[in-house]
Amino acid sequence: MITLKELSAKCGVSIATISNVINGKNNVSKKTRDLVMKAVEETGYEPNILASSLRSTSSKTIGIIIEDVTAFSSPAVIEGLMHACEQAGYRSSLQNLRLYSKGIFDSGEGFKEAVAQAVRQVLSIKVDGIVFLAAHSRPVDVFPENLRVPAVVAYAKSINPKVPSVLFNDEKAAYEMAKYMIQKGYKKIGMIAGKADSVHTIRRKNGLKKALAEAGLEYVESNVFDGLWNRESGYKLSEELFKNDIDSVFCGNDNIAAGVCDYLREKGKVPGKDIGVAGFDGQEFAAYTYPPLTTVKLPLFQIGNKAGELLVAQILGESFENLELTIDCSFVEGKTI
Amino acid sequence: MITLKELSAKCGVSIATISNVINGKNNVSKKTRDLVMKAVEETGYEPNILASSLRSTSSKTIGIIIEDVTAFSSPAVIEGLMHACEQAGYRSSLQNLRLYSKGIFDSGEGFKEAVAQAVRQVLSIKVDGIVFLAAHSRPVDVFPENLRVPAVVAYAKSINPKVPSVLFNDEKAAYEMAKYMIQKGYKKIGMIAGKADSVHTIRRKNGLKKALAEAGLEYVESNVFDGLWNRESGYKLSEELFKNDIDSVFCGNDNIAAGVCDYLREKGKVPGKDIGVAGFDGQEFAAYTYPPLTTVKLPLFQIGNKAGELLVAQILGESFENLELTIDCSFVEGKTI
DNA sequence: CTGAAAGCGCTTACAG
DNA sequence: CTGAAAGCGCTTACAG
Repeated sequence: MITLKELSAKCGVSIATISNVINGKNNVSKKTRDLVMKAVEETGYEPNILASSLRSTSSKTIGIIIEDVTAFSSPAVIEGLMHACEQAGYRSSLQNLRLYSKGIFDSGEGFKEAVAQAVRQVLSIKVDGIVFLAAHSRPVDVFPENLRVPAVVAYAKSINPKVPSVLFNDEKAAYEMAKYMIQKGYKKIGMIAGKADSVHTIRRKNGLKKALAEAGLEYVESNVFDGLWNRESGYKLSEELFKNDIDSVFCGNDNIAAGVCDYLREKGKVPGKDIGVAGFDGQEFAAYTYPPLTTVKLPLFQIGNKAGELLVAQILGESFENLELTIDCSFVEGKTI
Repeated sequence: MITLKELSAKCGVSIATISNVINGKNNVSKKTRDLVMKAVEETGYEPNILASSLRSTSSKTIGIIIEDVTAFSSPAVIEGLMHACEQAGYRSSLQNLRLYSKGIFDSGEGFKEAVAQAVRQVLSIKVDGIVFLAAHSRPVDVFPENLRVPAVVAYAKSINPKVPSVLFNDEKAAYEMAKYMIQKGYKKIGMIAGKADSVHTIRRKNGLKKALAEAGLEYVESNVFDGLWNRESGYKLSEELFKNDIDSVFCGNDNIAAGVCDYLREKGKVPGKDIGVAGFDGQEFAAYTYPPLTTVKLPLFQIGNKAGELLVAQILGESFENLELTIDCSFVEGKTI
């Protein structure tokens, strides 16, 4: 690996000047600049990022702390994040907490410790900013009060008011889905939600309520079930829900919707013909169920991209207070509504 | 951020000694060690990785170059990779090529350039080794001849004999799936494969051939179709394939299998009852099709894990020549066979 | 416009 | 067992 010193010897120019050329300073004569650039080309010189970061104030690197790469939402958000970083000339360094496999999900001591360590480690490579990518939405408190670089929380809500959050617009998407169901003629809409205390659940219920109210329909508490976010929960709660008089189910996510479809088929009913089923998330598998789910697709790439942009804006000097950006979901027309 | 110098002042011990304590050298008296450790605890001192990597020969970091995080296989492999790294005390730095979104997939100039740049960048942070994670299997030539750190290729075959590869055992999995089909009573097995020139296709065909031969059944060329790796291809080629007299389809992957199921249902046939359908890959959605696919699950986590172990072994001094490790897939019992 | 020198925060012989 | 000193490859005032 060639160094500035060697380049200096080759060109007969001081290393300070070479450094100036490489960093695009305009205090170098064109002649010298050309000479140096040619040598850089020829040798394939790559600056030692370690050394330059150690010395200068900026490493042109942003740290990305991910709760878990294997969460369905992570890859696309990372993609968006990296896209934004690249645009702005920042490289990125990923730190994967692997919270699922370590069983220290959510909060609690193990969580706090793991996050704090990741933050310290990321800081120790002098990143210019940090984005925390959550594996599921909730209020999170992941950065120390005295963090000395800008930060953003993606896919969850930051408790710290100085740290902006980027989320998707849960309530609006739910509202629009419910409106669509009503438009399609469904009048007795039940709901199988995820965990009762989740912000997702609360917001999606609100969306449903709003749409029902607007249509002059009643939101019937006894037709709304809280549960878990998985397929089994969708199946099991169907047994309860379908004791009631309903014509469709608004599901907390696609997994639950898949469970509801399982149940319906078992009873000889066709989702989308006999009973309407709406999913949420727009996961890949939603296109593979039979019939394919009508659902709502999370703007994952955009969340990452926006989070990256917000971080870069802060690095460049802007600051935000209590900023919670929400991005709209998109509608996925399947055959279950 | 506290430094060795400050720690030194606080303890009244030289920074050299403090460095020795922190790095676990045994040339320090217990008394001094305890004193320093206490101060480290109290201050929450974290070594500056940049500085220590710059100075020492090892950064205790391995570089992971990923073709695309959004490939279905990437997250789980990364997980395994990071697990192995962590076990061995290495941190990892990810570099996402984002080849899909850049449209420079596979090989060609754009590809070579992007890879070469990623390798240089990763080297410029002085990683102790590099693993290249492919988004699909094929022979790849991604490292320069004179690479000065160990490397491994995961999920593809390295052309460079010094660089080991970790793959899954395509042929064996195909053989076992075919054997299972035969055992279940299918005698006229057709195949809808992916791209004809893919190593996956070739190996999976070989597995099928072997199982058929063992059972005294004929491998009928005209019942085998090459195509693309997607659902549409599975659907379209079904129209051709089912003109022939067959009782089951061995599919090149789960997407193709889903397409075959689409076709069958459209014709009023039930996959797994009227016609057998076997998938390959064990993607998440395979459990959500109706009926769920009988398929073969790729050992993604293990591929990553093994690749990480092989890299660490090399960093520790071992070396390999022409090593191509293949890991067995696992069987997923669905309802389509 | 150019270069000599200090210094980022560490590690590593080396002398004592 | 301990510490003074050199140096990893850069950047940044500063003097000329």
